[in-house]
Amino acid sequence: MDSEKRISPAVINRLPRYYRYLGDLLESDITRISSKELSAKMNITASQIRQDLNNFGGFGQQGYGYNVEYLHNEIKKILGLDRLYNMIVVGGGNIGQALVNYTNFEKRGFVIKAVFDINPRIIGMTIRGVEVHDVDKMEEYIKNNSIDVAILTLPRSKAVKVANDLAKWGVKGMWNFSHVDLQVPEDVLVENVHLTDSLMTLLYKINEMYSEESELHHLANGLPIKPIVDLED
Amino acid sequence: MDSEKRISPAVINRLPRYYRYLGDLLESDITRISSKELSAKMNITASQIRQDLNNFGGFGQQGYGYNVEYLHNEIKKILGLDRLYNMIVVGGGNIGQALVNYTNFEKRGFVIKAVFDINPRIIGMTIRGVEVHDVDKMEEYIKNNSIDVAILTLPRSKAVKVANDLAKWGVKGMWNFSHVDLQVPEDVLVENVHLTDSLMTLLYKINEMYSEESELHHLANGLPIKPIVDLED
DNA sequence: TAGATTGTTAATCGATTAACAATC
DNA sequence: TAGATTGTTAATCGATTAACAATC
Repeated sequence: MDSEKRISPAVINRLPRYYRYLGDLLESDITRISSKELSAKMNITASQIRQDLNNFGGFGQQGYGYNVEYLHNEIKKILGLDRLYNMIVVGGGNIGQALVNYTNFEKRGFVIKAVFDINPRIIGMTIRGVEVHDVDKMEEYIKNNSIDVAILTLPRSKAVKVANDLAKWGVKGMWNFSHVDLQVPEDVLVENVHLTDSLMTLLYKINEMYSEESELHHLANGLPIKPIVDLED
Repeated sequence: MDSEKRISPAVINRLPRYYRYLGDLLESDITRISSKELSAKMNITASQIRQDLNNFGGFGQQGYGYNVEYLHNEIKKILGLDRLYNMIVVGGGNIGQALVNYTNFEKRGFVIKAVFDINPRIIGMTIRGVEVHDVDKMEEYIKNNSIDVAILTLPRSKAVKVANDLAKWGVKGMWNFSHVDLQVPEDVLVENVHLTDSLMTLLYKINEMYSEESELHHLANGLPIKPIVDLED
């Protein structure tokens, strides 16, 4: 898995989507599928599907297509979903709590072992059986519990320092919901979920589609009121 | 904004990040910046910055660089952040509630006006002043309140039908947290936040970096226990 | 003016699509 | 065998980087 040719980020980002569609097919008791059929379902070209999959091996068979169960399982292994992952949530606010309460993660093997926060009012509490600890206990906890992933859901002012500490203590990956870019050693992986950025790109596209110049579309119902600018999120 | 040459998705996705960095510079009372300086901060090439910005106009000045406040404001206008947006949350579960409680959206002008759910136990309740309504009331509400964006945070089995209805009723954009691809008319914009997919790509990268073959890295502490496969999220 | 830095064209790189021989 | 469909090479398309004349 290591010495082979590097897989492009575009391909990696599509893998979970393939996995999802194959899981759905499996649910519908469909046993085989061709790249052409799958391409129609997924709205991508058959060529791209074959190219993507062939990065990892020849999973299909000429004249037949792909065996759904087999391919589903292969992608599962490729994504590393055939093992458990220990995770912690750093920052017990809205999003942190929502993620702890999201039971589907556990079913997939993504196990949240603990939450860390600085707020004495929530330290000691339990969220769906997961205890909230003082951040002061984080170094010791990580070293004793082989934590793979830290989920960062804290204010951006604190995220950078915390991420540095976590990297030092051996966390391999950060799932970063804090609205800031982290600076970590290259052997620590970061995946950003910048919700505000995501929403902004949606708004851009809405404005582009429904812009004033275009008489073809419904009238934009924009209000010219200037919102208060936010400085810390 | 409409008849001009189409902006590439890659550029659009970078706009919020430019906006964020310029906001930070403004905070630090930095009045001007060159593409070279900004490139060092953002870890992208100066060439890319100049190319990106020039899609929208010549905001800089030779020999000087860019005026931070001016450029910040121009990007704000490009992204359409100089107006308010009315949004509703469809699905009052963990994530839906967390988003309602996230006060920074409102400060930016992203206003959540109402939550809709089918659960009688939460209908009538109020989350940070935002009322939870019965989904039966959604059509009427949307038609009377010029809703721009629907935030979908419901189980995937229900999301597709709801998205269809919302499109019919005139919602312009969907911010989709449901783990399914929506099929909507082309004048309705969809931005997906597939949290499970995002986490999976992180895990892929962790496995690639810390794979068994590699003796250079820490030992992977994987457990060979097979998690229960989840069918509905 | 001289130095700095943009805006923009050209070159390179990477990702997607097309085509087709191999083969089940 | 004949038809279908893969795996893979080649062609195209798009995005990034480099280079530099224009100009503040």
